[in-house]
Amino acid sequence: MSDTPNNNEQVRFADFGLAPEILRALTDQGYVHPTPIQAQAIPIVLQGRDVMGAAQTGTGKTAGFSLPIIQLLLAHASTSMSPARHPVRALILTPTRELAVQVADNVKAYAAHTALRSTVVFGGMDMKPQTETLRRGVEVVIATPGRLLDHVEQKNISLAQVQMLVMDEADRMLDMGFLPDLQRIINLLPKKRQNLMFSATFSPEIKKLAGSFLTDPVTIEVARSNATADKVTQVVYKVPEEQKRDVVEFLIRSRELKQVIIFSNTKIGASRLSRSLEQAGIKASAIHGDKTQQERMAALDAFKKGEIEVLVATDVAARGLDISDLPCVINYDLPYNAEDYVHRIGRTGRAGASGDAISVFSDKDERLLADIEKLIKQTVTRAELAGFAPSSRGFGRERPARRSGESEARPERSPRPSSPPPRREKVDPWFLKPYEPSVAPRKEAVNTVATGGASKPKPKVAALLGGLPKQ
DNA sequence: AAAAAAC
Repeated sequence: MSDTPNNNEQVRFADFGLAPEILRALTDQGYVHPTPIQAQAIPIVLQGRDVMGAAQTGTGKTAGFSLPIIQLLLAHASTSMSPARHPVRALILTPTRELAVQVADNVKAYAAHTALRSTVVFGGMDMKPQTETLRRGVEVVIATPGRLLDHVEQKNISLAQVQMLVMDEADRMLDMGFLPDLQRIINLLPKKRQNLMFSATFSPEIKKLAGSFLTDPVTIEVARSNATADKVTQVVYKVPEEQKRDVVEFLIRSRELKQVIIFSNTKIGASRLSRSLEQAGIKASAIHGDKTQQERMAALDAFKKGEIEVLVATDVAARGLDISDLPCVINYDLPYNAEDYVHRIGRTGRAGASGDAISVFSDKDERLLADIEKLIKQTVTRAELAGFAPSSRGFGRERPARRSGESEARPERSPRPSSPPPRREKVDPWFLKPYEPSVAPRKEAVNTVATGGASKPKPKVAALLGGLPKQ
């Protein structure tokens, strides 16, 4: 959501016929012009149509559905007399807890000058405060699926009056195995309702889900290209695996990064890197699924406030999180899933600002980089970092035959690296030496074996989708 | 192979 110049420069929020209270909230936030997805989505949602939206976060998606929902709720007062004067009329589902909180914050801000009530419910936190708020009555609920069902079972909430359903990051919810929960939730809703589904990708599974849950949807698509190519400068450093930690520390110091998210593929890796950076005097916190919800929220909060410089995260933070003015994202590991690379680097370069996406990787991850480059249809600049040895096996073509004693080069890693910290003297921090990699030798036999085993479609999801009713 | 989400 932003005022960045776009093709709808002449369109203003005031043109949509939104209630004055809503426009006032937008004015409070300094928003005048809708983003492309908002310009498309708002009129369609106001018409009461179902929507299938293909949009990354950072495109203003949340306002795109929140604003017209609030408008519709205001325009059509509830006809219900009970049980509460404020029955739940709009339900917004998100895959992660942090995303739920963020969407809820937005909804609250847009509805600030209205009488509408909203709340957020998600797991990992005490049920009681959520229960009390629900029992007092709210028109809009933002939730993660599991906790919502928990509240339903405990009769803290009725979904019988829901008129509008939003499934945010629907592809992610499928990935996470939420389909059965989604099915259960939808069975609790009135048949007649408006459905909005947003997804970053248009996979066959998502299309199937849309075909099952949506009625004659209008498709809205915002090109993904501007999410990566234009504003985010991407670079990769190939370094020995055991040097990755030092390289990351060096990058933070030399570039004087004050706000950076570092992605790790594992929870343990995230915690270790965070601890190591802290020991090196860099203010860092980790956020991942093994942390308590309080710790997760505290870390995110401290990062947003600038109290910590580095947030080391698993992919729990890869999607949806909107941290304004984030100048840089570092991949401590290349993601196993190329799609996740796009989501991760999408955390920077938001709202028209430029951003840097730096990845470190080692020899064994060449394949992952190749997958990423294939997906984003561009070659990522490869660079060497002064002061750090390139890969132990060398860059490019001069790849020696596999050494038999390789494992001895990888002793059990001590808590602190035994090697002295990298040289930092007189190194131009911006020193980049791009190189053209020679054509990577493709080991066909190995690859065939690898893909043959790994490319099995997700049978569970497919099976479940197959069982969905046609609406 | 890993991550996320209800208790």
